[in-house]
Amino acid sequence: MVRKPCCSKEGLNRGAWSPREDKILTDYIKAHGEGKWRDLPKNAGLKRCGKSCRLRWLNYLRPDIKRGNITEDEENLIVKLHALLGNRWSLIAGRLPGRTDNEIKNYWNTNLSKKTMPRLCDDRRCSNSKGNKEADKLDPVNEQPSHRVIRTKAVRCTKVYNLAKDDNCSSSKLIACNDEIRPSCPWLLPDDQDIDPSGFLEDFDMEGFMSDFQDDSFLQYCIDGNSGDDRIDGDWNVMMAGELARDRAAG
DNA sequence: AACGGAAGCAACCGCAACTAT
DNA sequence: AATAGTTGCGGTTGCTTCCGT
Repeated sequence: MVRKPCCSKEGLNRGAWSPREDKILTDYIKAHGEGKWRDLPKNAGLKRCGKSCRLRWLNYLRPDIKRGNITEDEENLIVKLHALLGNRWSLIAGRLPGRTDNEIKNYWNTNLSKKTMPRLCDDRRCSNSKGNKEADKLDPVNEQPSHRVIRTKAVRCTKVYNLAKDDNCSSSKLIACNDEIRPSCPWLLPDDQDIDPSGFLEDFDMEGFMSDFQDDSFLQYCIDGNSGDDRIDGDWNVMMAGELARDRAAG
């Protein structure tokens, strides 16, 4: 199948957005809502690719975007989530209200990747961002095989249904992925049941989970998988069970 | 003050997943 | 089921600003 380019590049503006373009885009989305990105530039009178409009809106113009420096708490959460999820920026951003995946990705690449792995950085003489492209390609977490990074697969979950708690599940939610309703605690289902734990992270209390760790104990926990705290270990097992079930469902 | 290198960040690109027909 | 169109994600690029000399 030959893919059509998302738009003709001819006659379109590129590079930085002007305040006028921002206003046109913002006004249009306020009036018509998000979506239909391909048609948006034509309808709004913008000389931009639809993809570019989407990116500009999501990363910069959206009213719920939090501007300003990343706080220490946010930074700590990013570090922990990255240790857990790897470069799943959209998932990480989903746990940081008002922050975008692009912002977190940039922040990681410019600040945290060097902070968290200074030795690797020094070893490769990564004196600048342009000169260490090869070093950047190496995920410092993955380079250490002892770190248990969960490779999740992002799945769009469209609806969340609320139900009363039952005895077998500590959560009160059922998650519907692709219009199929399933409990948010699929790891409790029998082995012979066909399980698709899509949407697992949707319901997982990440901040609560993370707050159980003190200082750098999370990294140690990633290494040996044992915190000595039954409550934390239980949460970890829940995470892993979701991943295992996901793998099993994927065949 | 001028210059060059480093750093930060917005924007672009390609691909894969998802959805519609 | 196959194909075409749309959306979302992660990697990368390149422009702008900062900072040291």
